[in-house]
Amino acid sequence: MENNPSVLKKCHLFADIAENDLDALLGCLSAARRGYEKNAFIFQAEDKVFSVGVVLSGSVHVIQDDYWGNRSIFANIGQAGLFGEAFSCAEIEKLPVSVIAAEPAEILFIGYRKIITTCSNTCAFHTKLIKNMMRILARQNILLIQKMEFLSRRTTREKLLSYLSEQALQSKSSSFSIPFNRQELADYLCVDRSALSREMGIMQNEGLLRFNKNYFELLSVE
Amino acid sequence: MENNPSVLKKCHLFADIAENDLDALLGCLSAARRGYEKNAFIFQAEDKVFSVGVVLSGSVHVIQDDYWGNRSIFANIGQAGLFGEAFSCAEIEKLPVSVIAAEPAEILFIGYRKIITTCSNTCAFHTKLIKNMMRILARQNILLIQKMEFLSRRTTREKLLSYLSEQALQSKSSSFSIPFNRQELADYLCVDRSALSREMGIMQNEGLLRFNKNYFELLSVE
DNA sequence: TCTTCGCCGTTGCAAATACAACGTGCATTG
DNA sequence: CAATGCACGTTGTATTTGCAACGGCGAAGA
Repeated sequence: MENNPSVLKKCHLFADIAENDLDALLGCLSAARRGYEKNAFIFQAEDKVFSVGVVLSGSVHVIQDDYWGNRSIFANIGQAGLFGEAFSCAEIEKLPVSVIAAEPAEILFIGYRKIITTCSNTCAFHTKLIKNMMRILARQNILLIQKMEFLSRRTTREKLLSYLSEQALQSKSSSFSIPFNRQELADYLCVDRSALSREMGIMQNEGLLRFNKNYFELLSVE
Repeated sequence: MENNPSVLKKCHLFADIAENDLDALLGCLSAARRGYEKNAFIFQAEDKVFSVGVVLSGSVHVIQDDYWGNRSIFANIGQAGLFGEAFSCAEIEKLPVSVIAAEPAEILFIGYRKIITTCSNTCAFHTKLIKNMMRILARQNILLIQKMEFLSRRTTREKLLSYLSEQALQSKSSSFSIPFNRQELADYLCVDRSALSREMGIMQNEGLLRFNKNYFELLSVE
């Protein structure tokens, strides 16, 4: 695992804050860190949340399990990513989702009130933190809308293609890896795993794409 | 149409701001109002947006049309509601969605920069505006997650039931009206209209619900 | 080496869905 | 009153999907 400062520097919550100011700031925020093993629950649905989490190492999934055990994966959050910010900022009573460690992970928890309450007139950082938080919330909003674009498609093929196209755009390459195994990808796209597997096989036969495990390559059709 | 102040008072962007301060503030924000007829585009996908819109009267839909003409309705926004805030705050280059008037509507546009830039040390309102904006973005986030709960269901019946349950909760009654006609509801739930109609008929026969136009009544099963 | 376990592809089948087409009722308009 | 347009329900059909079950394969552990 990398040490804290270099990870936190990449976290958008601390954008435009000098690295040597971070230590003082973190003290002021009274942050706490904790490790989780794979599949451990970091937040549980129905919990009350008063803090946001920063992923120091590993990655987490924001999920929702329904009564029948069907799991939906809302988001995958990697190193330096933030989670729980919307629920903290909206001061919601009950968390509608859970957060689990997708792999062994270390999380830094920061009390939400500490972030948005200007501790004193001298601490100029909080103004910065609040603006950063606002931008994070806005971008999170847009990510959710992006995901809705995938879910709004009618067929598994269209869902998969819109997701993969987006991944290709983000990695600026027609070949890329995704942070999901097959079952997780199905849960993310809200389709059945075997139906997804079947469709992927057909698409590969048609020459639309190639894949191996979580590595994908989009092919141009002539 | 109601006059401005009484509508703006209900707008969360101006929460905790005294009504008689609103006039001065609006001048400072250099807001502009404009009317739209039904189905008129207020924002077009691919546009650049520098302002947020407040619905003074009527209502709007945030939509996305794909290449084949399939429309998805992301959100319905009624009086005193806000739209475009996420795209403005994230300073996105191109709008991924469009906004259209669901019925004749009057919109108040406010430049985003005017909102988040503290104009001078004496203007205390901007601090308030920024905190309000943060809460709005967070709540918007949660609304999007809520909608994803509908879309993540596998069948039309489950999508519809989860949506109607939510509406019943919000109206605190088992009977309520929704802001969509049949085609719009299908576009909102991302399913085919005729398939939705068929399923609704079956559910009514089974005694799960009753409906007439956009009025619904959820029935308890014994 | 053998066993176990998780991941993934495959397949059969019943159920659900999209799509296209049509009819009806109702409001608006000429 | 006739004509038009729109919203909505209905239906037939091909396609897609979820579900359950099975087998192969490779990694990890005994």
